[in-house]
Amino acid sequence: MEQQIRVRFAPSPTGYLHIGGARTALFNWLYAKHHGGTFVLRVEDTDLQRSTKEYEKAIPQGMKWLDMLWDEGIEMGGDYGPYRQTERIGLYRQYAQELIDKGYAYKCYCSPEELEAERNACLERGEDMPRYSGRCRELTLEQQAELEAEGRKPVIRFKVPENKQIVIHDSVRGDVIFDSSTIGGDFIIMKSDGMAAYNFAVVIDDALMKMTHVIRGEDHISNTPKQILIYEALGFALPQFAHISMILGKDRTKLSKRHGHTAVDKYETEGYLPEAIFNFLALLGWSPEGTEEILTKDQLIEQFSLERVAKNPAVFDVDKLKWMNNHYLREADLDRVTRLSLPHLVEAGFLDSEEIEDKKFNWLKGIVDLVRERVGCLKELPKEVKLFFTDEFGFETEEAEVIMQEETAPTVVRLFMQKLKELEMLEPPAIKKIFKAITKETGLKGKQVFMPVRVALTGQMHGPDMPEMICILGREKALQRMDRTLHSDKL
RNA sequence: GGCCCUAUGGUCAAGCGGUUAAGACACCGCCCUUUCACGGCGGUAACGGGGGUUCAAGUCCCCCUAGGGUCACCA
Repeated sequence: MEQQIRVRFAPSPTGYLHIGGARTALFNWLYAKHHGGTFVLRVEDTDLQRSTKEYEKAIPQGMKWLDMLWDEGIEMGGDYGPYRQTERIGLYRQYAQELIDKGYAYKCYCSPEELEAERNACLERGEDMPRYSGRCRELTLEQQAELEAEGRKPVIRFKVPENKQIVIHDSVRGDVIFDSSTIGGDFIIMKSDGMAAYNFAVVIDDALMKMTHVIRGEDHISNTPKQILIYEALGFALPQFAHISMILGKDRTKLSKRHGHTAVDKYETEGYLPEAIFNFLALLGWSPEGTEEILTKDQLIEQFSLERVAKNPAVFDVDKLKWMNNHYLREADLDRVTRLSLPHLVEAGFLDSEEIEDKKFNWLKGIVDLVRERVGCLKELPKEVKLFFTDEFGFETEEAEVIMQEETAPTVVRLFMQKLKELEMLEPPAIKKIFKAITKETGLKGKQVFMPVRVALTGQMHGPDMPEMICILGREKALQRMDRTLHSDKL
């Protein structure tokens, strides 16, 4: 019987769900699902200053949007709770005391100012890495009492052994070796506010929550030796580590706000489908065995493995995301896409409100269906559908103007208008027939027929399928628009 | 700067000693639809440099270079 896999995503609620965080969560999620394991969501809110309830809500929200649900954790409960670090403080204190009792840790009374001065001194001496001197290591009980009488609040530091090799057996990187003397000296495990420090809390939680694998960003790899030291001191079994590389921006630095949108909810508001983000993120740093890149959730679960996770960082390519989103946009249920389009149409001023009656909604559906294959995200919709909402237009480009200046252009447009007027039923096939007839009658080439009509209708040289477009526009409007172009003072 | 990681086209990437070095996005061309788009077909484009090891190196080793990460009472 295979060991029950347990993995977790452990964000700190100091910001919205980030693309990088979402990818880390996704890899954990896929790994758990692939092995029939458990995916835990834990909140690391030990930074009392920066953690907020708002963010703590935003992160699960983002995960739900991506349809990446957790089996255990906040909002969900489970056998290893609580799942919020601020609620686990008793545990941390207990284990910190155990470390002190066993001689692995000690109280340190240095003030932030003193430490700052010490760091600066290190730097001035030309040392490459500032490290804590360990001056409080040998304090006697009396000295500690004295310091405390001064009103000093201690932190608890872990004693880092000298010249000890610490090796991380990493699933994606292989063995990574650190020397204990390069990790910065005795580090803090309990802060003076009584809260556990990150490197301590993760270990206690991961161990107590029985995590079998810790899959997280590469930015945590330099913390890992510290954590391993704690695992060993407490006699906890090590989880299997897997450090996945960073997601980079166009300039090849770690993805951040500077690179545009990094919060997952931004992608939601810009009109990306969660299944597109899901699929795209899965392919960032992992690749399937086959060549197919459009993969369903089930396919991803089935195919995912840590062995195929890439070691090198990946640049986030919005163009490819748009291509993929476009694919899902076309595939998605039309009612859903139309509903998601509403806010963008309101934003553009084409709609007063998202509350619209069925008749208008159905009309909108036709429009959305006509243009959804042309956009990478719904935010791009307004410029594609503008012609259905306003009759104000001019020649979009000089090229378009030139089309109308063509000798045969006005003739073609007039001919088209006339035939459109005579039409009994306004429907796409009938309009198609008109184009055919004009081509035949005039002997002109397709382009010389279609283009003038398109430009006369929209001022543009590109746009959605014309027969469909004209039907949605309606006969009167179409005629009016063409007539206006014909009388443009630019001609 | 110290420590750690990484290095195949512009981007994502396959490759795990012997290949004409996949595929995708983007770009370009052709075809299709008598327009635009979709779609189909094709094209441009890569193993950072230098040493080894080997009959054979994109694949293994070393050095250099470049990029990234990290050095807090933040996580």
